[in-house]
Amino acid sequence: MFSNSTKYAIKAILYLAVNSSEEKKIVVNDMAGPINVPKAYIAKILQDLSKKNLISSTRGPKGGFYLSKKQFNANILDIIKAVGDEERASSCLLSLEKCNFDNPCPLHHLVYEEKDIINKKFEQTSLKELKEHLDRGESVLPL
Amino acid sequence: MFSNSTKYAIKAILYLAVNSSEEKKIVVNDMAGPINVPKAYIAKILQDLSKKNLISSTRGPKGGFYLSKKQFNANILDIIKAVGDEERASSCLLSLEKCNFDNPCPLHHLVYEEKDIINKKFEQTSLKELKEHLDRGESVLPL
DNA sequence: AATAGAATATGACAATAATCATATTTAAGA
DNA sequence: TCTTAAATATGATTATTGTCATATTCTATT
Repeated sequence: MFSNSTKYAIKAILYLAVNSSEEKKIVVNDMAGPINVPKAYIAKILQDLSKKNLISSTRGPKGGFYLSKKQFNANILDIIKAVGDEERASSCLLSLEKCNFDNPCPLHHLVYEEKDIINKKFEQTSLKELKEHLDRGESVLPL
Repeated sequence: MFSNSTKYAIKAILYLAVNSSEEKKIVVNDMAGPINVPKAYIAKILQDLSKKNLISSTRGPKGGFYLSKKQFNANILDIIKAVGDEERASSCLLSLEKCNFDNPCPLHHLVYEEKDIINKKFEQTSLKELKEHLDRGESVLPL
């Protein structure tokens, strides 16, 4: 469903949500293993996410990546958008420009409700909530 | 959601479902335009679908592609499988091997119901039905 | 200040997916 | 049986995505 980059970005941010804070920064080397993503690749993705303000970072000794309070309020769709994978989740299954409710392609009615629900959930679910689910044992690591 | 190849395969088969029969075969050149897929590419995909028996073909003058009666009973999932894009629709959003109901990844509960419904619909919806929807004006071309 | 540990910027390389091109085989019809 | 119209087989090329490597910049600590 998503590109690897998107999956990796979500994993990385989830990892930070669970393990980091302004006082406990996480260094690339300590995250690549746990989330099962090649180190050099996740490094690049983290830099991108940082530039787009979905995560925070500081350089130098004691530096690393973390989420600020504000950044815990981001939702899944924000991440998807940041890495440019939005269309994949939202577009018509056949990528037809003109497909919509009044002009439905042959697959439209099969999926539009469910697709809609999923996308709303992406938009409505914050990192904070996902972390709470994890804390309550409603979902589970590792990634 | 799907790869281009998958989308093209679905489009091509839908086109045949609507326009072809054993008596009215369709030639690559007459299909590429209407479904908006590069000619050489759709030719390759059609060959693949033919080899996998999702569509029929005969060579030579008066030849072309068409669907047999039997082939109208194929469903969307059959097509997705034939082009090897099955995992994309069915796997965990984060592609975690071990994600399941008892061991849900952080995104699992957000989507599993809807994903399930969509996949069941893929499996339960035959080309015949899609054609009927089109005939009744419940969905619409072009592709 | 000097050192060292971290992200950042940049770009090279590899793998996969998408696209294009063409020679070969088959079958219909003259 | 010759010609022609079609699919088939094969492989080359291009574009995109994924991966790796490294020199540079920043900052905390000594």
